Amino acid sequence: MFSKACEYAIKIMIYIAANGQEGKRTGLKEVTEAINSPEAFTAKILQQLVKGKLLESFRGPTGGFTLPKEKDITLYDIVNTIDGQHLMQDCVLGLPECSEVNPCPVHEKFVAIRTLLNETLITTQVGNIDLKKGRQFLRT
Amino acid sequence: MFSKACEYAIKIMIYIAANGQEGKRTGLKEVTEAINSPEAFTAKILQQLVKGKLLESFRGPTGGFTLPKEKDITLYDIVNTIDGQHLMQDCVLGLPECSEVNPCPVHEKFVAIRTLLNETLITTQVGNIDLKKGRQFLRT
DNA sequence: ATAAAACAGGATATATTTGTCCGAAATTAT
DNA sequence: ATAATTTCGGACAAATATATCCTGTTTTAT
Repeated sequence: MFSKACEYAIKIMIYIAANGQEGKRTGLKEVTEAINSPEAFTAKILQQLVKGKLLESFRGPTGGFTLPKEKDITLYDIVNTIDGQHLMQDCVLGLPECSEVNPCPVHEKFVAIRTLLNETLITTQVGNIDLKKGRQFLRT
Repeated sequence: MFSKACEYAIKIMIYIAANGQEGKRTGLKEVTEAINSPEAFTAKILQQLVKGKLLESFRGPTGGFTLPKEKDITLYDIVNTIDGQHLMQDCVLGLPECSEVNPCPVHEKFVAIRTLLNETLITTQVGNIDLKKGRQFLRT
């Protein structure tokens, strides 16, 4: 459904959001450990998230990443930043001319799924995801 | 959402189903033209569909592909044959241990989407997709 | 029989995604 | 100032997905 990079990105954002409730910075090493991801690749994704304004970064000792203050970041923002809007917008058969007024043969079948998917992504804020509840986890 | 190969596969199946209503065979060249796909790559996908029993093939002049008689093939069958069950079953964050009783932090958010997606794939039969209706198309 | 038409399948090539390496730049603590 | 720590960013490497090439096998029509 999502690319591997996007899966990592979602985990990264959830962890940093949960970890940095009081403005605490989270470093690359710590995230990598928390979500069990390849370090160098994770660094690249963090860069993309910073460039996309979904994270703020600080260099040097005591550096790390935090969520921007006063900004509600959703799963939609993350997917959009890493994978683009293909999943949300493109025809499931890859037909560029497919649209509501000019539908491909399966267009109608996927309208409801698309709607629900977009709703879910837009209404799910990373800041509201509680890692402490139940036995939830971000690594195997 | 689906791989490129799977997008082709769905188009292939829809076209052959619509084209071969009275047991008419459809050749590689014809499908390729109908869905605007690379011929050699399309041939590979056709082989996978035959191996997966979603198509029957006949060699030699007058050869080609047909749907198996008396068999209702769904989008689920096609996606399962080409892309496997990852989209239908795997955790959206790629966590192998995620399940209903041991959910990842976003598990609940995607339950409804998964359910609707599976329902849609299972209930959509390629034989019931009418290409003649409206202005539906399989190529740009 | 022979030629032509069509699918089968292995080997290869290209593109994209995923992942690694390493030095540079910035920041903090001493 | 210097050293240590951490992010930044370019180049490179590996894995996978996409696409191509070429030869073989089967079948039909003549």
